[in-house]
Amino acid sequence: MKGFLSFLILWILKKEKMSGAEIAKELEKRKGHKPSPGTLYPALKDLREQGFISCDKDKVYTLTKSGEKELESACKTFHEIFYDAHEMHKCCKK
Amino acid sequence: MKGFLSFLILWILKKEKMSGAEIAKELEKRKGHKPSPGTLYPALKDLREQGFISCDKDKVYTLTKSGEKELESACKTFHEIFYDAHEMHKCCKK
DNA sequence: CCTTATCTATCGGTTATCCGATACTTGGAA
DNA sequence: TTCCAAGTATCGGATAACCGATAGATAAGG
Repeated sequence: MKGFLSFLILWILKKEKMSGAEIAKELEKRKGHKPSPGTLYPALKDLREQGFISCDKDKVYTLTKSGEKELESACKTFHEIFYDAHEMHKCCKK
Repeated sequence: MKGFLSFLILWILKKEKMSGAEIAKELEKRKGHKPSPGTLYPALKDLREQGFISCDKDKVYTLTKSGEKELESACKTFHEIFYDAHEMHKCCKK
């Protein structure tokens, strides 16, 4: 997996399968701006080539079994690094 | 601020001021491997030049007032992107 | 049909990120 | 004082991550 963008895409697709445009909107909600097509589609292509997501004829992307495993692993790593993320929340609230 | 490395450094220094070597150890705990000196020290230099951290004569790095503000802002951004990080934890546990 | 708008996708180039190799500095032991 | 180890720091280069511009595909409306 490439970086946080790929991680986020897997995470979003775990919740619901969706099209590229819908993924872009979801990313906009989180990051505040839409990723450029030149960012999003290469990332989707990579994930597809690695077998983590699949794409049906209607261009709707779905998390595969392999993708779920990858996501679980990535979540674990994420949590090891940011195990105290809940404290960060407090930090930014005051 | 550059990326997640700088973010992590500020976060670590918020909890406790420490030397470069100690920061490296703390990063190792989280990420599983020590950052190379060529990664850590340029990041520290950047943060220093931006006024987010200061370095006393004993080479101990401390978060500045400005750094605290920056960290708060970064925590906010982080939480907007990963607002559902607690669900990730569940995901990686099963 | 033909046009238009939206979505999908690719390409080249730019910048960010990071590492290994190297060198300087410092403090303590011999 | 001399030597050595550990910490600090810099440099050049490799790779990852990302964007803007561009173009093809598809579907709806005139």
